[in-house]
Amino acid sequence: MTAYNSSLLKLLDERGYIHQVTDAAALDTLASREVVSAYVGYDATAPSLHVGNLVSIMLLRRLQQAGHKPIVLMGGGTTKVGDPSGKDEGRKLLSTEEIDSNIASIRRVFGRLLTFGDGPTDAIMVNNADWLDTLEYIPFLREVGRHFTINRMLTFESVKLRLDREQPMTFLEFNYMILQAYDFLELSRRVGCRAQFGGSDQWGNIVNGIELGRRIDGTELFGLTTPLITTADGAKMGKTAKGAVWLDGELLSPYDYWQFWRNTHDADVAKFLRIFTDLPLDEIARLSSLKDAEINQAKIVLATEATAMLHGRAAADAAAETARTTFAEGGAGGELPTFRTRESISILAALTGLGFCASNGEAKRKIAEGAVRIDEQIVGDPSQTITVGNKPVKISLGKKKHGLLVS
RNA sequence: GGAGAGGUGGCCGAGUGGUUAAAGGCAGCAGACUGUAAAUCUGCCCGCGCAAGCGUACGCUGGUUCGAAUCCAGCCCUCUCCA
Repeated sequence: MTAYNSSLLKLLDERGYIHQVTDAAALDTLASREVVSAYVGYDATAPSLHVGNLVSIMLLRRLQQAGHKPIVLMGGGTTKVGDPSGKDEGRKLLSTEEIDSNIASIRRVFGRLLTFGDGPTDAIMVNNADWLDTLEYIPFLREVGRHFTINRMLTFESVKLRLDREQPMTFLEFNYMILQAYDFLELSRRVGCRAQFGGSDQWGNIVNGIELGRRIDGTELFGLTTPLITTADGAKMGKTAKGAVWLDGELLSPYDYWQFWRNTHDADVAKFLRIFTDLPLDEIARLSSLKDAEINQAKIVLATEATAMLHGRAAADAAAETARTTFAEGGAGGELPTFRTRESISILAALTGLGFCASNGEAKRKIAEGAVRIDEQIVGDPSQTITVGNKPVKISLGKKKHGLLVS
C-alpha cells in the first residue's frame, strides 16, 4: 500500500475503505492542504437504505472525522431513470410520489451517522432532482451529450453485462451514467465538491463525471471506490431470511440488526470491525486475534458497536442483553420480536404471526422437522394451541429465531 | 418493415399432448455436528386442509382435445441478423 500523508487517506487506507483512487497522490496533497468536499449518491428505490449502502455512509463518516465535508446526494432525479448496474433487467419505474416518500424516510438514517449543519465540515444533503428535473433536452445534449461516445459507453460494465446476456437495456437506463456524471459536474459548480465516492461498481460512472468536469470546466475532480464488501463465502452482504438488512429501525428492529452482526462469519470479523465501528485499531487488533469460541466476544462487540452507532447505545445494550439471556441462559429477553394475540392461538398462527414462517404449510413442515419449540419444549403436534397468560410465551424456530407471544 | 430465436417456480435451466406441482442446479429454511461461525452430511422448499383432497401456476387472450407448459390462432414483450 502506498504511504499517504493526509489524515484522510491514511484513515481510509488503514481501515480498509480503498479499492481504487483516481489520482491518489494529488488527492492526498489536496486533503492535507484544505477541506475537501466529497459526495456519495443514493437512489431512492426503497423506503430505507440497507447494509449494502452502509460502507459508503461510513466512508462519509470517516471523511468528516478526518476534518472534511460530506455531501449526501439523494437521487430524486436519477431514481426516475434507474441505475442499470448489477441488474439483469430494468426495474419497474417508481412514481414520483414513491420516490419522494422514500427520500423522506431515507434522510433519517444519515442524521445518526453524520453531523449536519452550516459549518465548514458539516454534512449537507442535496437532491439531484433540483437540477435534473428541469434540464432541457437539446441544450443538455449539446453541452454534455457531446462529451460521451457510444463506443465508450458500451464498454462499461453495467452496459456490457446486459448486452452480453442479451438482456434488454432501454435508452432511459442507458442515460443513467450520463446523468450521474452530470451530477458530479453540478456539485462541483454548486458547492465546490471535489470528489465522489462509491462502491467499486460505480467506478465507471465516477470516472465519467471526473472527465466531464475536466472537459467542460477544467476542474480537477477525484474518485474513490470502496471494495465490494462480501462475506467470506463470497455472497454480497446484507441478505437475511427476512430480506434486506434495513437500516431503518421501523423495517428492521435494533434486535434483529444486532443479530445480523452477531452472525458475522469468523473471517469477516476484523474487516467489519474496521469498517463498521469506530473502535480504535489496536482494540480491533486485539479482538481479531481471538480464536475459536473466543471470537464470539469480538462478534458481540461488533454487533453492539454497529447497533449503537445506528440505533443508539441504549437500544444496542438492550439487544445485547436480550441476546445474552436468550442464547446464553435459554431464557427470553424483552427485545425479542413479539406478537400480540388473544389468550389462545394455534402454534401455526403464532409462527406466521411472528414472521418465522411464510405459510401454515411451512410452519407444519418445520414442526414435523422438530424445529419448533414452545418455552423450549419441542412441539410435535401441528394442531396444538397455546394459551397465553400474563407471562409471555416464548416461541422458537431452530436455534436462532426466538419470539414472544403476549396477550 | 422482413427473417430467425425465445418468454417455465426467487434466480439459472430441463421439459414438445396424459405417469408434470413441473428434472437438475443455485439461493433459502430446518436437523445432525458446533461456537448464534465455517465446512460437511440429511431433510424440506406454491397455497389451503388433520386428512382424503381442493385451489392456483409455465408471457396474455381465446381455441382444439376426455386431457395442454406442451398443439392452433391472435396479441404483448425480448434477443439476433437484415432494411
